Amino acid sequence: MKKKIYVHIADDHKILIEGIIAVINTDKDIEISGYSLTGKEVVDWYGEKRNKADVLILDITMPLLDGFEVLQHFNKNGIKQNVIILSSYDDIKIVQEMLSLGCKGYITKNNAGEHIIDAIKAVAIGEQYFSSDIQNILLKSFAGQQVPIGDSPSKFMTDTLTERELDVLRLITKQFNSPEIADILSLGISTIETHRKNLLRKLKAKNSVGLAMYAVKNNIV
Amino acid sequence: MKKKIYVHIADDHKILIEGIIAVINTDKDIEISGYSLTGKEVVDWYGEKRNKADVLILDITMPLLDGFEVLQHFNKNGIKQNVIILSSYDDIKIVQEMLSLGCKGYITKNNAGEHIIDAIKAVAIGEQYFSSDIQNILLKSFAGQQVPIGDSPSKFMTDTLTERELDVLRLITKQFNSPEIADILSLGISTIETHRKNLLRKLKAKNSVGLAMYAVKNNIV
DNA sequence: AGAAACCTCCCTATAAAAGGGGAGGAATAA
DNA sequence: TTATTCCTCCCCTTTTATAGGGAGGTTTCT
Repeated sequence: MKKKIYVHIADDHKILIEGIIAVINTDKDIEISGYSLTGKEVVDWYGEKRNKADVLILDITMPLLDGFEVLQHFNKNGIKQNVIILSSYDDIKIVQEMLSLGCKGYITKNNAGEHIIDAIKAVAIGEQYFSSDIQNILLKSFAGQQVPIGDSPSKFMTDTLTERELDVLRLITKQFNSPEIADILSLGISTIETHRKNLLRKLKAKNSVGLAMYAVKNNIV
Repeated sequence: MKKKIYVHIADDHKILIEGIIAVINTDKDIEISGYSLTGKEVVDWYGEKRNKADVLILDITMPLLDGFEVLQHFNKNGIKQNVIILSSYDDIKIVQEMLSLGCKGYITKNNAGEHIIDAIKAVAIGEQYFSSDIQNILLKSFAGQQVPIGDSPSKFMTDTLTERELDVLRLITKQFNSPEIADILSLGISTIETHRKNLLRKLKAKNSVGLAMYAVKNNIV
């Protein structure tokens, strides 16, 4: 009889954890040893000596402590743990950051179901595992190519947009004005206006319509 | 024997769909009639005459078309469907926007597991349903001003655009402002402003960005 | 320690858009 | 003829967006 693989799951959406458990239960070699809804719970769980898992499935976006900080805590405290990042993000910068923090696998939520069993089994024996879309992104980055957002790279943009700028841009295309965006993101109106100015400059647009057209053409929305 | 409730699920994270299915399968009155991973799939699915569902569970953040646009498409094409929004967003503006677009329920991913069965059963018979956290947000907003619950104005376009309005719309998407458009078309600025007002009214847009987005989606540009 | 990038917020000011109304003329259809 | 639609232009007010500047804060990397 093969040794069972014990897995801990960390994600702030319990329904997603339930989904993962449902998928994992179809495989008799894998068992759930626990789950966490925040990064702090993860850290606390690993603080208990008796708690042990072969693989940690870790979301990036979580309250209290996020995935970055959990990995940093592991590194700082010498906790060795095979970690699979399960995230919505497929940005090359994020993936590289997580890899440099020591994660062994990275799969996106888009096709988690097809990959999660294989990923767990690979990472449990110390191998690396990436879902197909992450593999593509990594290969492109190795070739020195720019990784496009969506499928059509922009020709004019020299500067890349920051996360906050993308947040604002997406809300602009939803026809929200600056006070409304400020409200949604819980920021000052001045801040949104600053982001707008920077977007206009970076994208060489004349007005908000230009920003919206850029977003559409580059599949940001 | 009670009539079964058929549910369609739309979310870009398949693992989350699997989680919802796992929860729903615990209830014998509810059946899954299909699922979609993008907004475009949702629209296509409802385009098929033989496809029918009593309730649509709809995520907001999705590729190709998002939840906003799916509801807009339903309204524009006269598709009547009881929709439950399942989102991470708990912002009052977002909730109100979705309600005005005609959704019947709104639950957050934080506590979807506890609410989803009840939400489906309520919405299937035409009632409204909000998860506890959304209820709190809505109640707070009542203290300030009225929330448009219950009225879901069908926003499909009845008027068609005139030639002149199309001229102006095309120039708007090229980032020209009203004085410039007036110059190009050799008209008075007031005239362009009138056309703009009529465009906003006809297309039910909030601002010029809405006009541009409409133009893009309908291949006017 | 310094540089660089990013996020946050403030000031002043003008330009433009939005929202409401009305109105005359031309073409067209009932 | 009358009614309708469209195009044109004007009045008004209020709200938003744009444009330039600065400035304090964090984080990260060197």
